[in-house]
Parts: sequence; structure tokens; C-alpha cells
Amino acid sequence: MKALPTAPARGVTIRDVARLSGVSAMTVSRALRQPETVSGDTLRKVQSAVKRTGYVSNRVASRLSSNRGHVVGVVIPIINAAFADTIRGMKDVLRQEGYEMLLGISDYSPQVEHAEVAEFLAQRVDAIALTGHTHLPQTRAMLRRAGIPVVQIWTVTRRPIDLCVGLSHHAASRDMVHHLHARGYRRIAYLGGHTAHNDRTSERERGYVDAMRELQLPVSPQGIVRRGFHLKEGASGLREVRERMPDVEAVFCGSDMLAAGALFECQRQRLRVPQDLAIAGFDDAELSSEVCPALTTVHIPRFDIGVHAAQAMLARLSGQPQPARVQDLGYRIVVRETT
Amino acid sequence: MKALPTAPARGVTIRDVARLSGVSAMTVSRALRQPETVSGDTLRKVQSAVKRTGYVSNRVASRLSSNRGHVVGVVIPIINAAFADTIRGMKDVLRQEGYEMLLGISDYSPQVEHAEVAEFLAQRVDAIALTGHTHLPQTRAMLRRAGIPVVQIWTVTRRPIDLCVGLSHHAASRDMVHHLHARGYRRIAYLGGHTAHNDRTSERERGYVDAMRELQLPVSPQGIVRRGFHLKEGASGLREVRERMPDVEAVFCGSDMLAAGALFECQRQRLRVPQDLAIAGFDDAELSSEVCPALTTVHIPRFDIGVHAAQAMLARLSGQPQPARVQDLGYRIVVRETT
DNA sequence: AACATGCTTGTTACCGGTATCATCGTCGAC
DNA sequence: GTCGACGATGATACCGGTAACAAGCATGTT
Repeated sequence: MKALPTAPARGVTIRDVARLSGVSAMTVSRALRQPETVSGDTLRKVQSAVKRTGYVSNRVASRLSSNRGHVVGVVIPIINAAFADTIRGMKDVLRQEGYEMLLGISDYSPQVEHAEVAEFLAQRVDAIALTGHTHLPQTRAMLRRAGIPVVQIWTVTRRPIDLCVGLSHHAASRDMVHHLHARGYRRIAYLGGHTAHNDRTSERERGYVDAMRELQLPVSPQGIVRRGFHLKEGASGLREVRERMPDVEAVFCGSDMLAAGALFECQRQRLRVPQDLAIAGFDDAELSSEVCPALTTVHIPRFDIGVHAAQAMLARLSGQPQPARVQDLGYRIVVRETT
Repeated sequence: MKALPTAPARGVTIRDVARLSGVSAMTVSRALRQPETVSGDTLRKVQSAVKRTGYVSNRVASRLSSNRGHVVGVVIPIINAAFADTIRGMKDVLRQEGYEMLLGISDYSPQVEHAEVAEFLAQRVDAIALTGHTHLPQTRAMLRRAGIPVVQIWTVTRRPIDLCVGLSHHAASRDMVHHLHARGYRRIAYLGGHTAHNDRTSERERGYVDAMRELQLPVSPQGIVRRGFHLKEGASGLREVRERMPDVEAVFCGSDMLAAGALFECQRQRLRVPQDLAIAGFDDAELSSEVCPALTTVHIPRFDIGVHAAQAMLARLSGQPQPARVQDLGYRIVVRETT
């Protein structure tokens, strides 16, 4: 088993280690970062001195002089189960490579996102991940100027700022509507998230509209209801859908939270799902396979988005062969019991 | 409306601003951090130069020389809905004060937690928040030596490393068992989380055991089942409880995820809740009020824990009157339909 | 033997701020 | 009129690393 990382013993600097091992500070620095460039003898002396003093490199100083601080910044709109998986994926990769993560939360506000990015850059992070591709022009400009790896996650876009890892929410949404159609549903409503400053929800809604048109099914503003992503709003959303469109046969929800909230409301109203009303979700949340009846939904690779995003930025940082600029990780329609 | 924070224009340093405004770098530094110590004339010149150049102070350099970097580190065991609320609470406060957050995830491993803390200290964070009070002795020692504010969150403990903000999970758990008893339930089983390296789950389990003893109800290892915190495990846990204790009347779950998983399993098995079996949870997750029937649970101030923790560390950092070392934010039994 | 080559190590300066102390001018008190 | 106090500003060194270059030395080549 590996020894525990030692504490950055207060005040122990590289010069202390240098003195103790009888070499220069520069040699200590080299011994720690590129052991193969110093002699075996020197390496041993340095390692022993490090152990005795409990020396830990000061990342702040290191970053100031070399412009590498082993920190990346990540901005997500909100912490929820979906983004949590992506964060976990990133963390797993970053930890292995010795990188830390600054977390920014934008609350779906481009202004707040901009402020977080500005602060990240002031902190001189090595790379930045952003959610989606809807940003202020100033934010894009600032990121370009910064000249560090930038990964946009969750959606794919043709013109990323730098890199991008995600999937087409439009295509996924479209496919789900086709699934509902194949099951025989015709009066299909859409209960989705607010679309302001959110390309995921916008794409999903457009996917629904486009598919309905393709299938020559009736689409109308009556059949589209928008809500936040809370279970409670799924319930109220379902009530509104049924008021507006009494003969609705299926409700396609832009997130599993909305779908589950709608499902619970059906249970309260003693509506049978899917006999009286079919429900489909999006995200394949943990909940979806566990509720009764289990939710039909779109599985998206939340965890892998994080893994690939982190790998892409690290690859760029280490000057490895350039990763693909755009990585589409796809999705999967998961048919369960509610459709 | 406030202007957007500007980009750290590449390469613009305090010296550039100094040259442009015709004063020394030191005066610029003062004008930005303690505007009241420079003359009005100077202040205006500096502000204009800052605007023209788009200068943003380099936090890295600032931290190196002044030991203040406007970053705090937070370690949580896992990202889930519960901790997400706490993170949000912290972020809200930190953002207002211009602090950024490094996020560490320990996966319930004290070794990983130790490594994260070590790395945070190498990054020279201004303060650290940790979850719970179960840490390696080395971790405690390292934190003490670091001499920065440390907040332990979620549980209260008599001997915190420095500060602590949370509640007594033992008392809350005990109260819930008393509630079940008052409702007439006698054969009460406990379905909780794994207790290794987790003081929240341990305390909750002990609270159950202690309350059962007080009430002179039968407690046996048969009536205690441990699982992870996934819905699926709530379902499998419920099956195991009923196998082991066929005449069980109520299941007290150490988390709402387990409780909801158990509830869904009951629905699948066509068991009526609470008539055939009562279920109580812990955490008051968003889910709990929305499922049908709604879950009886223990509400805990997840968001406020974050807010108070952040406020406590910032208070200490700014040398304000010392915050209370231990803040017990309490809990509330929320009776709904499942008991 | 003289010299080029490569490997290891050391010296120096610098990253971009800020702490500290020195300096300068102004104003009021004696 | 001289002196001390105070406010504003500047010069310098330093935080703790690392880049860039120089130097020393052993080895191989002609």
C-alpha cells in the first residue's frame, strides 16, 4: 500500500530540502518532477530529505513560475443528480492525474457563468469545462484569449470554443417521439424545462416539435408546457397538460424529474400508467428504473461525459496527440413500463 | 446593473497599470485593495487605467506573497442530492464574498479524504470544510498544523478540530423511533447505511438502538439491515428485512433513498403502506414529499449547514468576532402518510 | 593530445503580486 | 521659525518555485 501523502509541513521549502540533501534547489525540483534527469545517487538523497522534512511542493509558487497549477475549473448550471454523475466522472480522471477541481455554479445565468469563468482565469486554472454551448459572446472571447483548453460538455455543437463532449439532445428527443408513435400514441404532449439560456432543454423541445411534424401529428403551443426541474413541477405540469389537452394520450417529459413528478401525480389521481396515460422521460435518472411502474426514458452517458471531458483536457494539457474536437457519446432509448 | 467582470487580459500586470496611471505598482495595489488609503486623484487615475487595460489581479501571485488566495476547499464523501444542497448553501455565501471552491470527493475513504486535504493544503487554500468527524489521526494533525479555519459539517461533535456545524443524528433518529412508538408500532426494524467511516449512519443506527432500549422494545441484529444509499438497495433491503422479521410492522430507514426504494418495492409487492407496513425515512429529500404516499421523515437543514459553515469560516478569515465553535442547527420530524 | 558530445548540476533571473520601511511634503503646535 | 506628526507615495526585497542558460566533467573521436 502506498504511504499517505504527507502534510505540507509548515514552512518547509524546496531550499530546506536542497540544503539537507546537499544539492541545489533546482536539482531538487528536477528530482521531483523529472526523476530520470538526475543521477540515481542524487535522486536517493533528495527523496530521503523529502521524507525527513515532509516537504510538499507549494502549488501556488509552482503555478506562478511555470503556469501550471494542477487545477481545472468546471461550471455547471446547478448541482443535481445528473450533473453529479458528470462531476464524478471528471473527478475520477482528475484525481488520478493529480488535478484538483474548482467548482462553479451558474444557476442558469450567463452573467454568473461569465463571472465564474473570469474568476477561474484570475485563479489561473489550467483548463475549463463549461456546460452547454450557450454563453455570452464576452465569455467566449475571454476563453479564446485565455488560450487554455476549454471543454463544453453535455451538448455537441459544430463550432465549439475548443473541445466538446456530449450528445445530440435533439436527435434523442426526436427518437423518443418516434418510439411513442410506434407504440400507437398520437396525441402526444411535451412537458419540458424552461428553455432560456439552456441548450439542452431547447434542443429537446425542438426535437419533439420536429418529430411531431415529420410524423404529421398535431403540434400546438397547447401541447407544450414548461417547468423547472423539480418533482413538484412535474405534478403541476401534468395537471396543466391535462387541462389544456384533455384527450392527451402520452406525455413526453424533458427530464426524468418531471416525468417522475407526473407519474406520482397520476398515482394520486388514480390514473393508470400507461393505460390511461403514457409517460416518457429523459436522462435515465436512478429513480427511473425504480419507480413503479418503471419509466421509459432516454439514457445518456452522464458519467462518461465527465470522463471523456477530463481526458480531453488533460490530453491537450500534456501535449499528447490532439483529442477529437467534438465527441458525440450518443444516447439510448430505454423502454420500460410507462409507455 | 453592474458591469461584467472583465477578462484577465493576457499579460496585463499591475506594472502595466502603474505605468499607465503614472504611479507605482504599490500604489495601484493599494488603490485596489484599500481605496481609502490613497488620494481621490490617484484613485481615479488608477481606476481609469484598470478599465482601459482590463487588468485583473492575478490571484496566484497575490496568494504567494500575501497568503490569501480566496479559495476554500470542501471535501464531501459523495455528490448526491443531500450534499448538493449543502454545497449550494456554501457556494451562495462564498460567491458573495468572492471566494472560489475546490471540491474534493472522498468516496467514504479516509485515505482519499486525507489525500484531498493534503492537496488542498499544497494548493494553500484559505480554509477547509470536511464532512463529519471521522478522520484519520494524521488528517487531524495535518489540519491543526496548517493553522487555517477548518469546519466539520453535518454532525456536531464535542471536540471539533476547529469549528463544526451540523446536528445530532443520534437525537434525530431517537426521536423518530419515539414517533413510531407513539403511532402504535412495536415491531420496528432499521434499514440503514453502511456504518464504516461514516458517523452520520453510525449515529443514526445507535439512535435507533438506544431508543428501542428506552422503550423496552425488542432489538436484535435480525432487525438491522445495512445497505448503500441507492434506491435499488432500499428495495433489496426491504425484502431482506421482511425475510428476517416476517412480522415487522414498521421499517425506519436511515435515508430517504432507502425509504423510497423500500416504498417502491412495497408497491410492486402490493403491500399497503402504512396499513401493512409503515415506512419512515431520514433527510427529507425532495422525493419524500412527492411520492405517493408521501414519506414520513426527518428534515435536516442541509442548505443552512452550507450557509453557516461558509459564514463561520469567512468570519474567522476576516478576523471578525469568533463564531461559535459548535453550531447545532437541529432537525424536525416531518409526519406524512407512510407512518 | 585536443576537441566535440552528452549528461548532470548549479546560477541567475523572473513569475506578479504585497509587506515593510523610507521618503517627502504639509500642517499645526510651541 | 522650527519641530514633530501624519498622510500619501515609492523603493526594495521577498513569497517559493522554475525556465533558461552556463559550467563542469566524463567519454568518445580523430
